[in-house]
Amino acid sequence: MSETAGGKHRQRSYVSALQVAERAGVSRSAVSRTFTEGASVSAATRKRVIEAAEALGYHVNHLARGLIQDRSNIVSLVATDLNTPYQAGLIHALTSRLQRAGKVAMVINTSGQTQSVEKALRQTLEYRADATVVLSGQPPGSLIQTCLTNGQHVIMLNRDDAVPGPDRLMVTNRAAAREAFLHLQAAGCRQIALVASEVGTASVVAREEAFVAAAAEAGTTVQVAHFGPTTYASGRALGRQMLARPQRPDGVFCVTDLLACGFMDAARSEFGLSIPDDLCVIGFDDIEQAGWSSFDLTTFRQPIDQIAARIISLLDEPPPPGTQREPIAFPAELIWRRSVRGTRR
Amino acid sequence: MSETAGGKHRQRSYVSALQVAERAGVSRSAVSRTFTEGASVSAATRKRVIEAAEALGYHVNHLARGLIQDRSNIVSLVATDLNTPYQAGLIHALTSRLQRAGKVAMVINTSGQTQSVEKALRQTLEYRADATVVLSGQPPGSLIQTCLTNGQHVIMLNRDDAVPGPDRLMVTNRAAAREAFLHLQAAGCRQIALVASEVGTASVVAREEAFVAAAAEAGTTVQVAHFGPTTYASGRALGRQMLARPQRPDGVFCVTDLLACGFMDAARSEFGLSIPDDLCVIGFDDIEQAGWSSFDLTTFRQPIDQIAARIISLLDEPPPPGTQREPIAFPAELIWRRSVRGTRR
DNA sequence: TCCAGCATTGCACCCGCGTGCAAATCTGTC
DNA sequence: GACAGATTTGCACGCGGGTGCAATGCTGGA
Repeated sequence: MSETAGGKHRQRSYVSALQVAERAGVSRSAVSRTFTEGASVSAATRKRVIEAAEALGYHVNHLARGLIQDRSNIVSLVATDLNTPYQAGLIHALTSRLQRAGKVAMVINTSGQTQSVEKALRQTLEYRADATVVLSGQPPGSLIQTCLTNGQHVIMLNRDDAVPGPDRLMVTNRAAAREAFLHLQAAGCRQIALVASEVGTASVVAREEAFVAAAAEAGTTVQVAHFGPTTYASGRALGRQMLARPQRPDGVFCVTDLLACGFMDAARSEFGLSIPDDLCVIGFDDIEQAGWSSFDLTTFRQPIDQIAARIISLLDEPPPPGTQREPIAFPAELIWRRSVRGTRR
Repeated sequence: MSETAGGKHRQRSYVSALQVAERAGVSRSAVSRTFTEGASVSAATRKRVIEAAEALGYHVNHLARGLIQDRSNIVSLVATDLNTPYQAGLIHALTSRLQRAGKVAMVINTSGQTQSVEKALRQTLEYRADATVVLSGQPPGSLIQTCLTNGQHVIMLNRDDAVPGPDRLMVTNRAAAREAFLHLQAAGCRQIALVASEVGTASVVAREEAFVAAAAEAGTTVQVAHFGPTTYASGRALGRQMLARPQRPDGVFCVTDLLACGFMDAARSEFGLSIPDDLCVIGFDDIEQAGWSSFDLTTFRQPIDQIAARIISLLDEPPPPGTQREPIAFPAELIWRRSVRGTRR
């Protein structure tokens, strides 16, 4: 049992299938088959193998397994600003569902400088991830293309890059934005405004466009303001700036809850306004804080759990080689709270 | 160049080093050496290899590389409640630093049922992660032990399990908790209380113990309340319950900012109390929301960036085989805002 | 008892790549 | 031009494990 292979002290820490085979008195193939689903092993040898494996603390080496089979069971999650409530919620939902499905999540944070992003994205390829899920950020289209040509399953959430190939999921941004306008109007707001960041994410742009279009259809115009990244601080800065205008907004649609929270805080702490009496606010995402009583924000919910579930199920439906699948749409439900006057319709 | 291997359509999607070698007119070893740091290749062949590699879209297969070398460059991050601001902040800081260091993060979410957690933890071993970083959650000690005996570098944050071996980092919970008590006392609070969840995390327990001890040393006692998980909702429920007591607390230390936010919201929206006039609140963690003007919460900051940086640097300092290293302590700095009467000392 | 039919098993090869070793090439000096 | 030494290169092996193929063992029916 203890064979000192040579002079070099053999520090190899992990147990290999060969060692298990020797201990169980079977061939290495038998060990391999024991841990391969659907392989042919008798109950007797399987039992002996498993006992030996447990005694030795054996764990199949997925690196080696992934080398042979064409699947590594690694799914890479690409996102920016993981510390944001919305992104964090997505990562949470996805990681927990992924591991329930026996897969493993590799998280790529694209918040850093572009160079590091490319490097990270490349890791996805280097580790032969089965799929890449893009949740946010602006990974260069060329890299996405590389993922595709290497046979990866690419899934994109709420972004409509022109590259054909990826599966796409999106929430009904446009319909929601129209609805937001109508509600603000119905609440009697006279100076309606749109609050957005300077980041041109697909979904944010869609919300803005649809909101402005809805106003135009209603024969009105709305104030539009952009500032900085999509954060609480930006919302706050926008509030400070916009609420000081002569034509002070009394109804705003913030393209993100985080912006809305900042805007509300500016309204209350810097202008002493009361919500919804002096100012109605509608957000988007329904992050946890929107439900906190300090905000009680009426907002559109992104059905994170459903989205995550669908992404997981997509992983089992490899995309047909040549064709492009239609985007999958999820309705963004309006969660009616107290930041808008009046009651639900 | 185009040799159809046989009848089977060769759908293999990734480019291998062999293909690059053929195209560059060199041996496969040359390709390997080109992408291996410190290997001996002439500038000329390196150039030809790199050109061929780019033309073909070659990416080194890290699964295969990890098979040979004893490092996979994978670091697994184990955490619960990733959607929590504090955890999300940690994951954010760690993933971005990891990829800057050329490593890759595998995220294991231990929020699900124990069974799935064990499965996930096992993945860490199956993918031969170089290190496992435990940020939260209660992974079974036996699995941690398995990680250790297989030569993994285990790093634990803010938890003092009895298992020897892992590197440990922690913030100065006890000193902070004492400080919290003294500040509440200095602010003139007469009915001081401790608000905690029912989850017995090491750091939460330490904060509670030290707070109670500080009160005892001062010849007083404090009310102590526990409820549910460590969430906003629990804080809110505790607020609703405790503030209705005949001896209503006028100064509370919440072991977590999330609890504090919930408690504050209960105080204001359900009891009409004003903070800090009627009630002083101190939290812990300094999550982003603590700085929002709706809360303006005086709290202890966990130096997330420093912690993350230290964890990354630890990865390059493999632990000495037999010995146990001393825990690394980080001071939790008090961030003075407006939820406590008076000014900084 | 004999033999067809099926479940198991072991052998050998391969996945993609790093690396020791020896052969081949290059460099510089006399 | 010759030759010792330094690079560079290719060959071959092995990392750990899946799997086709043929050999083996087992079952059951005639």
